[in-house]
Amino acid sequence: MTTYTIRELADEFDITTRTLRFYEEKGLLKPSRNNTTRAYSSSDRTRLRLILRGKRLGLTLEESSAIVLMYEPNSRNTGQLQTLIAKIRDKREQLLQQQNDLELMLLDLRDAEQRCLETLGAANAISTS
Amino acid sequence: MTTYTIRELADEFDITTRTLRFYEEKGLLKPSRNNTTRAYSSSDRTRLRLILRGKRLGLTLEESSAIVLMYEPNSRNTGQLQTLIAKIRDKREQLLQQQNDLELMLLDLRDAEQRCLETLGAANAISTS
DNA sequence: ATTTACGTTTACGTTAACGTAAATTTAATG
DNA sequence: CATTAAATTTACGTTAACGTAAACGTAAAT
Repeated sequence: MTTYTIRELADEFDITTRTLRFYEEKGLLKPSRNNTTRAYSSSDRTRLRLILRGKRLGLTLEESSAIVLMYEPNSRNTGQLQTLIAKIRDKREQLLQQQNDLELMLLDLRDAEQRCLETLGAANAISTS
Repeated sequence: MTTYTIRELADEFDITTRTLRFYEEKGLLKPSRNNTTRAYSSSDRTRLRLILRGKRLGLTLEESSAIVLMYEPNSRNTGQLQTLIAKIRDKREQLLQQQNDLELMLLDLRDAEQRCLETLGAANAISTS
């Protein structure tokens, strides 16, 4: 079982060790210990990747945490699974909305760039006339 | 020129009046005044829409503000336009990265739901056997 | 042996994005 | 015109997500 030190993970994902300890404090990571020193498993590493991806999408840590738990439907009863499925679909709705927003913003930026280029072109036409 | 009261906008976009005043304080909106009462133009309304869209994508107000300014390349000199274009392309890169993250997360959620459904199916098979 | 480097805990500080409450003014309505 | 209802300013409060600093243990290198 390969494990990672706090520094290795911090360097790999370009975050601080404080952040890793903070995530642990919040229950998002549960590294084991060699004496007092933290040893992160590759499963911890995966969770961290998911959390950071969530962050890039603007999710709060709580939301990311919830999503990470969705990925692990380990031994739940039927009722819990039903509500879990509902949560998953709910979150997917939000993401689809976000996907839509994203495409709109990309289109807007495309337009904005286009207008800039045209303005530049006009300026050029004048200065070289 | 149709204008909007602070309450109309608050209700339409499901935010508080405090939020609208806050955005103004931050320079994101510049409603005119009837005496002391704010009157939002339709251009203010558009900016608000863009800001809230940015929020849904996880942008900070500063980032949204910057983007809104990108949409209005009014009377800049050539140098400013160049850097503006650079900013636009930069932001688009980030959004494309985000789009990628989003698709990955959607795929993961699809898998998660699938596993839930399978677990449910197995439970059903047992209980009805 | 001691400096250097990295780890730990504890705890207070910081920033963004508003919430909330108080005191006042303005606008609308019976 | 009086009274509600909504608007305004001022100012302190709140939460998330860490930053930063102090005070300490441990282990490797000089």
